Amino acid sequence: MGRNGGDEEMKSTVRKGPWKSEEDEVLLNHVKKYGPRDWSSIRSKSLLQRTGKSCRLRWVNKLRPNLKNGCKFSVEEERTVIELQAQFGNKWAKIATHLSGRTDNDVKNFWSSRQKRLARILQSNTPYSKSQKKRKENHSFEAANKSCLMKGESSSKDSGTSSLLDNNNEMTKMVPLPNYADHSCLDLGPNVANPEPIPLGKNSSNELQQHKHLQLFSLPQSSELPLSLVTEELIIDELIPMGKNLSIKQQPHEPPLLFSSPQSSELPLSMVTEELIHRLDSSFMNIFDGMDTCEIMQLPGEELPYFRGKVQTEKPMTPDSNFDDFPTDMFDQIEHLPSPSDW
DNA sequence: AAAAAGCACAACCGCCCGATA
DNA sequence: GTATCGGGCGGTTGTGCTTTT
Repeated sequence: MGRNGGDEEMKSTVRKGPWKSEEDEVLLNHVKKYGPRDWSSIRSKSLLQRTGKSCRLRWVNKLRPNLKNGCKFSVEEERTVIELQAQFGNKWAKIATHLSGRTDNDVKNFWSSRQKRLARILQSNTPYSKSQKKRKENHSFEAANKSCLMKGESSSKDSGTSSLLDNNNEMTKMVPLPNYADHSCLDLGPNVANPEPIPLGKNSSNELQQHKHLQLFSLPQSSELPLSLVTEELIIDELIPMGKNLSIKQQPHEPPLLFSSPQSSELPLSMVTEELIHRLDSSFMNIFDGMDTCEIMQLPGEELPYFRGKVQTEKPMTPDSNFDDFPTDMFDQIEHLPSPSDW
């Protein structure tokens, strides 16, 4: 059967490893003459010491016309891959047909290297390397401010108008969307030409601090909860720096969360954010476990939209009670900020 | 400056599947 | 029905470059 693939070609010496330009030339000549077929005949005619399969791969991945060799994936291509992967799964060839000049191997390598990177970050105690930290300085600063609020340390600038509980004794979870206008947070690399202009939100502001509420997040084990890349990026960018250690449970009732339409005129969401919202998969939505409703809202003085969910609380909440179940060392990875008295 | 780590990429392998002779 | 082939896929390895330590 074809299962033994190129094994039948192991009878005599077979050359492996990197292709020489002479070999490429021979292969190209063969394709010019006979078209991209009859790969095994290349070897049977003693033109090359390569297996038919190897010839086909070389042609498909490197020699085919109009390939984008040595060119990093653009923002658009990344989006397409993420979107199509969510749609089709690991059908790399199918996905590659939607990306002109890209091969299934390109897509697969792109995907797997991103997965590895994400896995490394997720498994690491220190979420970012120094360079990554540098790239995310603004995020870290914002996260540190959040952590301050998480600990119940009210800022001196905090007028007290923001509370963990609203009038109905409901806890508010607010999940800030990453500032995708900062392309570095998507790690798109230096080769991104013509990034889309996206309205920028302020990374941090006094007003923002006033309205940052307690955040409770969980970081699922990637093995037990497959997340889309977009979701993982979201978690990595926004959740890890805050320090957390919860578990995620499936919402028992259907459909757990409803996002308000971002078309609403009072919500000037960026294009990327809108796309993001559409792509958020159910596993990410589970982060909002326990929320009865969820909506996208905009904070005063903040252009970035927030997810906002209402949580029914069974017992009276105090700021500290939100942390009772957290391990004591969960904030270790967060840089300490000067206490308000030092300001 | 050198070693280590991170990363992207090319190429291969084994297995599977469908088409075809 | 069977063998062969082309194609697809997941996994892996090797290599070279870049960045970090």
